[in-house]
Amino acid sequence: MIERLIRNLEERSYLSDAERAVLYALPWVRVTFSAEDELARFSDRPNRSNLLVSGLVARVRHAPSGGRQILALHVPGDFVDLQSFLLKEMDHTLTAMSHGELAAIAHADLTILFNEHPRLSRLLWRLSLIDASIHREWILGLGRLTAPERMAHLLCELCFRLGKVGLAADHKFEVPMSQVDWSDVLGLSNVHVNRVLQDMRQKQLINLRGKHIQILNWPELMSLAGFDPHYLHFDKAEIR
Amino acid sequence: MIERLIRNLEERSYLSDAERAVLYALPWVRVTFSAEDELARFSDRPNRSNLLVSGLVARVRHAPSGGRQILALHVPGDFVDLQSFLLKEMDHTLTAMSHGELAAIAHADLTILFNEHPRLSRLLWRLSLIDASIHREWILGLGRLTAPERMAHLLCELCFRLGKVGLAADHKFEVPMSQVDWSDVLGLSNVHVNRVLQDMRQKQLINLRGKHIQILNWPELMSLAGFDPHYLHFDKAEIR
DNA sequence: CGGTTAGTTGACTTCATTCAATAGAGGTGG
DNA sequence: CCACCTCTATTGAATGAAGTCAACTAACCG
Repeated sequence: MIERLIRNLEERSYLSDAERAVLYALPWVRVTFSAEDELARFSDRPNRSNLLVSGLVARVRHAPSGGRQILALHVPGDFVDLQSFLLKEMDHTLTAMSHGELAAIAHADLTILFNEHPRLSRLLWRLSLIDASIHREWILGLGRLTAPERMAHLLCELCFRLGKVGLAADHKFEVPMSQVDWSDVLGLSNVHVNRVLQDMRQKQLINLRGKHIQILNWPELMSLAGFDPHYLHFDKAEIR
Repeated sequence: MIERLIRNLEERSYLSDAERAVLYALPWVRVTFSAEDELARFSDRPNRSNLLVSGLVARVRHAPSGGRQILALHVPGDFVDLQSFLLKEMDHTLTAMSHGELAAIAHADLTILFNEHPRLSRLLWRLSLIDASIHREWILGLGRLTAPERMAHLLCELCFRLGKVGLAADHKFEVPMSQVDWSDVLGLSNVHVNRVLQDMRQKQLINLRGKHIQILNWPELMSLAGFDPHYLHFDKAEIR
């Protein structure tokens, strides 16, 4: 189950045999969850962090007026709430969008790990910085892209991220989200998402029915989104 | 000049005398900058990171259609581009909104520091996680708040953050931004920002002329924004 | 096969943008 | 000190993107 994390780290940097062994040897605890489970709630103080092994997980907040906003989406291989190790108190809620599995590790064990293997701490720190980079990309999208551009951008991002963990092939993948969920990611109304999707279908850009997504015209979708995968930092970095 | 960082860290956790001494002893290099200087550009690969000592710095991106979006604002005490230590390649541009000073530290020195003082690496990691938490709050705002709510929220945030580093008193502070800049933070047009500001002035919520900002009705502004400072993580955390 | 959830459609509204013109504020050189 | 320039702020009118409301249809599920 830890292979997912190993792969994620090795997509973006290098691991020594020793480091790989150390990660395997950690006392991970396997946890399964169902769709709509809240894995951690606003103001909780978790004592362990979770690696997502399978399934889709979202970070969620609600505006005072009631609107729901998805702040981030996590795919398998992501260290979903590594942040609770250092931030202590949850500033949002972690909600499962599907059933799936986590590998949990106690914060106390992480402290030991990081003291003994500072380079590993840097590799995981780096993952959390990539999360922040994705946040910034979403800020740009919400602030300055139109609805169709935003939708296209999100689809490109998911195709890249899922592809990197072996969950997308031929621009085809599964995302267990309803149109209401999409609207909560994109900061739009569900009605408008419906219209945008219909337009994209009609233009033969995508084929989206239910959870199944097929991108039909990848170059056109990328160009509509103005997508540049740079911010996902899939380049292999020399981390010392 | 490093006092600002020390204070920032001690607002949010604890430092031992030894740790404080180690931070002071680092080979910081003082750098001054002017308004509109680009401190680091998209795709640069800086070899040092910068602590902001004075002035205001923004992270900026442009949409393909040309729109400018400010992704983050940094106040004195913030470790502005600690992220370049681990992400290597810039995924946005760092622009100075005013003249000011940086204290720069080479990435090589940070590696040594973090190997020798794992706890300090965690405290700085934590600062970068707080940056990410602010990103998430902005995502919520851009996605689900109206223009007046967003403006109110940003003013509350700046008042809190500047207050914590001694740059705001009596809900009065300075932010060297034009209305165009405000619009680029809030994902709005400059014209609309102007109208929102006039409305807030007329309602006696704020007094904003040029760089000088005075919040006249703090409770009302907080309530308009639905502001909860939780996400700024000013609580003192036990970090081991 | 009824009941529930998710997706679709149309009419209307609204918040915010765009465009364009005007007014003001600050800085600079003659 | 004033004329001039530029940048910033302000205003109005017209437009447009997206939201809201409400009804309806399709898909799913026990």
